[in-house]
Amino acid sequence: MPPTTAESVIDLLRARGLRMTPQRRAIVAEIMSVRGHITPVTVARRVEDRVPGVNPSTVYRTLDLLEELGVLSHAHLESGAEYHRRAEATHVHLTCSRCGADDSLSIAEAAELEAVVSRHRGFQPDLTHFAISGVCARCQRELTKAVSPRPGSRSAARPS
Amino acid sequence: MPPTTAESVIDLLRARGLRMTPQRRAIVAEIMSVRGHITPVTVARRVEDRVPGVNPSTVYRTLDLLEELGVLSHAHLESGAEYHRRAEATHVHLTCSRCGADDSLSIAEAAELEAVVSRHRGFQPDLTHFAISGVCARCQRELTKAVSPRPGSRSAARPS
DNA sequence: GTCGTTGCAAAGCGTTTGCAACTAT
DNA sequence: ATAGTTGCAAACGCTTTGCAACGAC
Repeated sequence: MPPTTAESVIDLLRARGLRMTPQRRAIVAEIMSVRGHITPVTVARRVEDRVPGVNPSTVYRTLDLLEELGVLSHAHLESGAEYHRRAEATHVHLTCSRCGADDSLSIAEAAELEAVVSRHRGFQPDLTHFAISGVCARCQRELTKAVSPRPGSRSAARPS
Repeated sequence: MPPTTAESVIDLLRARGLRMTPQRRAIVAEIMSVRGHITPVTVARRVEDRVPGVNPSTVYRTLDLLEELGVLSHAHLESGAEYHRRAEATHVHLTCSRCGADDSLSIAEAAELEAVVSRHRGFQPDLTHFAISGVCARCQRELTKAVSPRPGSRSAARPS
């Protein structure tokens, strides 16, 4: 059961004999207050606001540590690697390649997908690790509107 | 209907008024002969064997061009971005996060997944764009076998 | 001769690393 | 005092870019 609050993470770190520096406190506080996902660079920027002078390498090392301890996980979205609390790892990300909108599947929907995939030679998927790219309903409407269905016309969308 | 052979790609480029240099020929030949996916770096290395002196930047520019023309697509796998012929874009990649094995879903399985996802607010997924991470059947067996992971022993797999 | 294309070298970007100094315990 | 942590600066790997030279047409 992964910890869900900054306090419980600090307790966990202490229980492991690890040390609580101001930098680490700030990073833990920041990451545990995030809803959804965040990039290391953004964490670094925000932590810098709390405790000026925190080095990016410290942020990377702390994120790695927290991932090893099971507090965090990372996923690959269009924008690159992003971290999230593992307790919140039920998100299957849907990313619109046209407008960038970020939605997510419900747990039930995710379970349904998982069932389908695991039927394939017993592969046990972690659908939270990669996003699912695609085109959201709104963009589909706009695409069919803009592009008169002339045969031979090409999509104007810019995939990542 | 995306071109499927090096020759048809060359025809397409010519039809667009673009020029066929030896470098471009080599890159097209290489990428169109690839089954499945390949990284830009690998393309560059292999093309270098065919035509010594081809600059990596030329490879990147050509891959971009071919993607714009609809010949190629890229996907995000554990190892980063990889290119494949768009005509072959029916692969949904399954990547084992433990042993690195790379499998793929059949078209039927992919269609089933697509149906589930598109039920979510009409989101039209491109399941080929990101891999699906998880643990393959074999690794699952090995994991349950080695129920007593000795403290200090590290997993050999390097999850991204 | 045009203008698309290339090589080069440099810069960009996010991330990692070695190491000496620092500090929580 | 000890060992975990940090900042720094450098290196890293992949990718992008500006620009002058080149060459396909």
